[in-house]
Amino acid sequence: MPTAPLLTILGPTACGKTRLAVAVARVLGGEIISGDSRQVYRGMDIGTGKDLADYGIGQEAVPYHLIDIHPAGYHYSLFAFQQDFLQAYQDIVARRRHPILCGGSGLYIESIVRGYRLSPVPQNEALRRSLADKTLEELTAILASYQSLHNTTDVDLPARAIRAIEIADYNAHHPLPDRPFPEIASIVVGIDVPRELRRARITQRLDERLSEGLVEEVEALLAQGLTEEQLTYYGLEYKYVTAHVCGHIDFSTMRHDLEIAIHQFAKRQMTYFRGMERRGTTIHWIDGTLPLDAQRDAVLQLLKDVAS
RNA sequence: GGCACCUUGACCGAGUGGUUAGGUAGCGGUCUGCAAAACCGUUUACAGCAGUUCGAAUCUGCUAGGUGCCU
Repeated sequence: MPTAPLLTILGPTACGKTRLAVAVARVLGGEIISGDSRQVYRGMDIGTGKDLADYGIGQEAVPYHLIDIHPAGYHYSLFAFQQDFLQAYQDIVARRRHPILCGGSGLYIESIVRGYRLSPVPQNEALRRSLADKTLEELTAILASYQSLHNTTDVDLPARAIRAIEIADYNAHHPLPDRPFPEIASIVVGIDVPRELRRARITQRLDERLSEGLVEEVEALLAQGLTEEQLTYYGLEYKYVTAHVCGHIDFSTMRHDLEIAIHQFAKRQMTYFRGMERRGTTIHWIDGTLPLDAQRDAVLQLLKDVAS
């Protein structure tokens, strides 16, 4: 399988990733693969910031992948993303187009850039039942008996620990996948926006989304039959707007608390990207305050420099 | 004008002589399976000035600002 150079564009929410990716794609003849854990769901448009209009319309449109591929209410996952990404990537490469991975879900993007090896681990109901009554402490001990604990986020919650044990148990009885995730050489570009500007943009965009019908979008999803729990699970916009629509908080509280939550989310995204750099990924930061054309040209120049 | 009460860090809020809250926000971090998740760490105080005291955010006086009542 040929490995074409992959351009990855990442950045915190509201930094202009999509617009830059589209601008670069127009020059390169590229197609965009979304690296966003929430834009996969249909009907969740305003809250996830799909901005589909940014891709253009008609024959001028830049093709995109992994957006609107599952119904709202579905639980997407890292493993599924890797599989879906690979399929889209190979398809794009086979058609001699240029793949561009663009998104803000750090874990998802890192799983591609660093080639995480994951196996398809099905749910083990018998195992889950046997673990259901264990304390978090007991679960941690059980997990430790399978493998050295490679991180702490596995044992934050019983549900997460049980899933980690499920995976460890599966891996103990099955060989690693005979076809490991291919190493895909990628040039990673990050969009850097100064903190205060980032916050201002987030606030402005939240108000735009509210006036564009964010509340109505959530009401429509509830009317479709999605439950409050399902929507709350999706976090941020869906969590807070659902709380408002269901009468738990008033509008101004929702707007205020959601604004803070998005600011915190953007900060966590930046922390994750810095962590990626520490783990060995080179991120070429582009000044997000530059005009779009200048950002695009900076990316194109970078690609040239790397190629030579 | 008189009397009373109040003034704690970005915000909320406990503390009435010696140790010293806590929460929120902010900031930093963890990270190969729900990641828009979950979790961890953490800075800035006692309105100002003078005094009492071995020692004051805590007691006294004055000043500034605020709130209420009286006239």
